[in-house]
Amino acid sequence: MKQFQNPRGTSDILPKDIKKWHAIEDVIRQFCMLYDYEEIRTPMFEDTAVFKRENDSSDVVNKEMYTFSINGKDSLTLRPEMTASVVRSFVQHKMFGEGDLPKKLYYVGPMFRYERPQKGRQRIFHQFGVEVIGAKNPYLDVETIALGYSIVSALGMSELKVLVNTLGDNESREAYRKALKEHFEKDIDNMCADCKRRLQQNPLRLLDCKIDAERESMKTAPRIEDYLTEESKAYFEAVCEGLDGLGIPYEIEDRLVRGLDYYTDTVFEVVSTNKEMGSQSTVFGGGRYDGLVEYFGGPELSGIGFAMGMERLLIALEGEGVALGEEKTLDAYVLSLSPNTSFTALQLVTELRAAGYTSERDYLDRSFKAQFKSVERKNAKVAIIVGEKDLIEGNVTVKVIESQENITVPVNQVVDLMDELFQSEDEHECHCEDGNCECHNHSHHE
RNA sequence: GCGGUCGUGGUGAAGCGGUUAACACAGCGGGUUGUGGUCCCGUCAUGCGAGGGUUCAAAUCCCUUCGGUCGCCCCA
Repeated sequence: MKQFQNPRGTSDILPKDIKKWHAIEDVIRQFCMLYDYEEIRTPMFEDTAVFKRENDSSDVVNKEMYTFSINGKDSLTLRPEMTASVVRSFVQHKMFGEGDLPKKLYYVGPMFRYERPQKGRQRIFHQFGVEVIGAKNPYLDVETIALGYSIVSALGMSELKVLVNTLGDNESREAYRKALKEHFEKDIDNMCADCKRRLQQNPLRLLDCKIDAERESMKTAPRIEDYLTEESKAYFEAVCEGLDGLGIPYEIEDRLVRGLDYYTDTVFEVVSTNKEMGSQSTVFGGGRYDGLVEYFGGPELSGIGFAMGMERLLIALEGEGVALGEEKTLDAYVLSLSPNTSFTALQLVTELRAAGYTSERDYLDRSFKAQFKSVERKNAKVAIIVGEKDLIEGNVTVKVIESQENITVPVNQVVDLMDELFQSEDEHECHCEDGNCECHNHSHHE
């Protein structure tokens, strides 16, 4: 028989891991709410042209897309990133006309990139990201970086570096590009093949080269700051001051160039310095884009955003030993000791669930011993034993695991007993008076 | 797309041309036909990622292929 497996570079997110996903998604949604973002969901595929824009030289767009067409018409592409989709949607639905700009949007979902898989790099992976469209203000750049930074910090990630840079506006970038080209032309014959290619395609990327990093020509290469227009320079300075002011530690990395071609001015990247990261250490990255909204036929509006790799975030958090999500427990596990008690067990779990208690029972007619092992494995707080002898008198035995206490109660009073047990447990654990404690027994935001 | 490396049950693994494919954990059953977590016993891979080939004989050698992983590239 054929053995099926998930396609290369994809993975199943299994029940044992899902609580971690829920945990980070919860934090993400909570912070996005605090920052006044709204969620957007767009199709997982778009017209190819949405992603493959003119003059885009990036690998993501040119070499790594899942592009297909049906009936020889309509070239469609599985989204490799979300910014293009969000801007497309922003323009299409004329969100620029709704007032209250900037529009602050966030998303969480799968992305598709045809690459050679390795740790931290998959063909289907998940990104959380934000896009803020309709304002160009250095403090908005700061806020955006702060949002991402706050989220990873809140989740417990601490081994990280925030890298920022500016690419300048189009004028700055053109001047810089030209200067780089002139500079490296003298030395290019001695440099690696990739650099030769980069010199033609995207001279900015030359600075990223690891092979030629130690060459004299690298060290003497022109620096972006010398080519920035006054405006771009002042803008970047304001961003840095803002970061300083909020106490966000960062490094200016003037070789930081991002992979998508649409970035202008501020770019940033947050990398994990944990050893578990492998060679893919960027947890989130993004930047400002000035021309995109216009490109999609909208007004002249600037945007800024970032994307966070959820799988990479998980690797980083796990590497740092951060425990995510609560330990799974069950309020009650019902043991049925013979076929004659099975229906009562079903009634019991039904009542318990209706009363809000998580509960499960045995459906395999296993031995008493085996059923009790489930009590353990499922981390149940009480075991409810339904046996024939007791049931003749209408009773069941409730065993409270923590105290080892056995309580025999009429079968119709089990829920009442649970209420009693769980209520007193809460009172016992919490000694605070006004709800200002760390316990979860009362709501703090009412 | 390039290079390296790895692939034995639910899990961790031993075996490196001829063994009933060791051992451990988990699971299931039993010792204890109504009280688990310790202990003891039993059971659990016609199968060594898949497909070919060499050989009297292959998990062990060769080829192809799929997948993981690491580096390059690229990026989240």
